[in-house]
Amino acid sequence: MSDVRWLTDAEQETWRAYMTANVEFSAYIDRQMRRDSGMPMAYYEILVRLSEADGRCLRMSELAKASLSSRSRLSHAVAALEKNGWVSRRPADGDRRGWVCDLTDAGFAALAEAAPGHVTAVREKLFDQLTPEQLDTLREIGLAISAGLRKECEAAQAEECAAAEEDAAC
Amino acid sequence: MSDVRWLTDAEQETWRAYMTANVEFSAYIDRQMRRDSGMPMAYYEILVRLSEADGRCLRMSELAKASLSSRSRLSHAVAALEKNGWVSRRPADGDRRGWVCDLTDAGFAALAEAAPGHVTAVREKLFDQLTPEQLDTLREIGLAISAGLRKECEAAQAEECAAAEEDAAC
DNA sequence: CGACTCAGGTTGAGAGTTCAACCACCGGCT
DNA sequence: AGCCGGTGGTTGAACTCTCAACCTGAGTCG
Repeated sequence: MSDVRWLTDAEQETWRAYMTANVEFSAYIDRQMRRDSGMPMAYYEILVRLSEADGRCLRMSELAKASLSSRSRLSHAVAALEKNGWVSRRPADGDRRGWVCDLTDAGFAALAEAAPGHVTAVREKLFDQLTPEQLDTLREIGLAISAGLRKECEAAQAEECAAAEEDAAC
Repeated sequence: MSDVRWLTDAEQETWRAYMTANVEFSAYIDRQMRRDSGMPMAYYEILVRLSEADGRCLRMSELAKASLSSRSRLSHAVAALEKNGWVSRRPADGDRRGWVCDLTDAGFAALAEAAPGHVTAVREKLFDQLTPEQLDTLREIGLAISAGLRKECEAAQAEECAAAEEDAAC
């Protein structure tokens, strides 16, 4: 364990600045959403994803991926949203294991009411604070970080491939 | 509400890249910490802050600010950490309302054990994924976002000042 | 002194998340 | 047909976080 690549002082500073901003910013956004619309950001995200989908409905597993939720989290969340009358579930056709989640009209209305406050918060606290160059770099950074996190899966798959010896799925 | 400054497509893309990276990255880091050290990141952060403080102790309110926690959250968290024997509380001298939180030897040991895995995760998933230029900009971005969020408080204080007419604390 | 306001901190309840089972069904293989 | 590993999804318990209410002590002012 002595071969850990510790952070230099400069790296510490960067890391701290990044982490602090993340925590504070997401706390701010989540708080705004709860206060003004009575739902956590995770729920808003689910409604947004549904609203963008064809027919305003998605399979649970696709919705989970799109809204960055675990299956379990989504399952609980959709149960809560269903209690509000904002979504509804119906069996998927063709696969009797699956379920489709529909955004109801009430759900769409709730989304439409929550959106302005949310967008304004993001606008003021993110876009208004950064230069165009910084925003451009931020996009790249976000993509790079997400890509880096996905490599892990590839690595895991690669191991399986090695074990399976030339599996075509890789 | 029709005067909302909605996001352009390009801004949407930036916002989504940023948010996705944040959510995925912090989920990854938190998961690593829970799995390998049995505590959420918020608790690790508290231990780090204490370990860096003079005498390895801090007033609850200072610890809250340093660890980016609300008072309530910190109170619950310290209760849990105390149950683990990682911190202890004692009355602050000079102010009988206050409490001081000490990092115990066991707490320091737990921190020392958790650190390598955490730093490695941050190194691999953040620093190894970005160029030096991107990292430099990331630092600036983080500082700018945090600064932007603090302005809100200033604005609130300014209002109070206006009401109080030239209060020196402003 | 006595009242009033504010700061430090805790508490309990309710909401949301995580983790580890668990069930049901699909697809392929024998 | 019958088995078997994998996928889709749910569930319950334990844990963490948030919010609002609350308590105590400090500071201020008349």
